[in-house]
Amino acid sequence: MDNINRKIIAALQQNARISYAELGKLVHLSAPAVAERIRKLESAGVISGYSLKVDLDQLGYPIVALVQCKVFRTKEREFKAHMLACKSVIECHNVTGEQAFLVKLAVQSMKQLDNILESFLDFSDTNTMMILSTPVDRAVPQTFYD
Amino acid sequence: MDNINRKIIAALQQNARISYAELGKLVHLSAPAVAERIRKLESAGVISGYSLKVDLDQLGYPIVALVQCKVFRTKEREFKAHMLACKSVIECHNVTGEQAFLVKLAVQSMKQLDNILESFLDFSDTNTMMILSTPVDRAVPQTFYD
DNA sequence: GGTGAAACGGATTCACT
DNA sequence: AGTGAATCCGTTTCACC
Repeated sequence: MDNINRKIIAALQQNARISYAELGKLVHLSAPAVAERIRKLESAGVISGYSLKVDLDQLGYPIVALVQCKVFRTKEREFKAHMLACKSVIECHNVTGEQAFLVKLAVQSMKQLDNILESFLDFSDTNTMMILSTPVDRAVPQTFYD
Repeated sequence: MDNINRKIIAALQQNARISYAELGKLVHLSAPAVAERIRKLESAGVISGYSLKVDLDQLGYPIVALVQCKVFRTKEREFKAHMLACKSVIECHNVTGEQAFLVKLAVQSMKQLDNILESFLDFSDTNTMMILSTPVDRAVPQTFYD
């Protein structure tokens, strides 16, 4: 992981569809050299994929909520399965604290949110926060670019 | 936003570097038609960019923490500025609740985390949770693919 | 809003270093 | 590990529907 790879990753993070030729200009390397470095980063799992930044609001999901779930001692396995099955769940993190998970939900309406939270009650106590705005959203810490 | 656009977005979300030719095969449209649809989605802001999925662990950031911050009434503006300036902050959400923010940090060591949390104390009370694992991480709700 | 053909430019392969 | 040249393939443009 030298500085060239870091620059490549930083550039791809800003625009994952940039061409190898452009990347080559940025790091003063030929297009095949850049392609080879990226291939290696991919097979090492450092780069795990290429994704889209979308506007959930415009896609019809105006409501994003964060739900703290205190999962019942005996229900952790079932809870995880429910998270994977629940289509509105966009993130689920197992965090320190008593049987705690933090779940990010994107929904079309409050009614839908209500139904989903009700379904969570079979496995956990919940505490819901609505996301009002997101002042910072980066894939990678900025220290990385140094 | 018809079903074809939804399929295009779903495919790009899985692999943002897929070619227009490949996308065309998926949705039974020609490459120029796909390119035109994507151009419109971009200029409408539905697609806001193309990003990378990276392994923070392999990049030297083995620790990811979620910090609940109860920001002091008079310090909200300063707090937001600090979030933007703090290079380890990868997400910061303003959430409902009393002056509450939820901040995701990626750091190289506990010492670094300690320093950062200390810097937060000028603006807020903090409550830190360490992320142990992330069973679900999607960019878009799955309901979208129907 | 879509198609197909042509022109263009980037990706990939390869021989060489 | 990287380069430069050739080939290959995808993108882009455009006339047409």
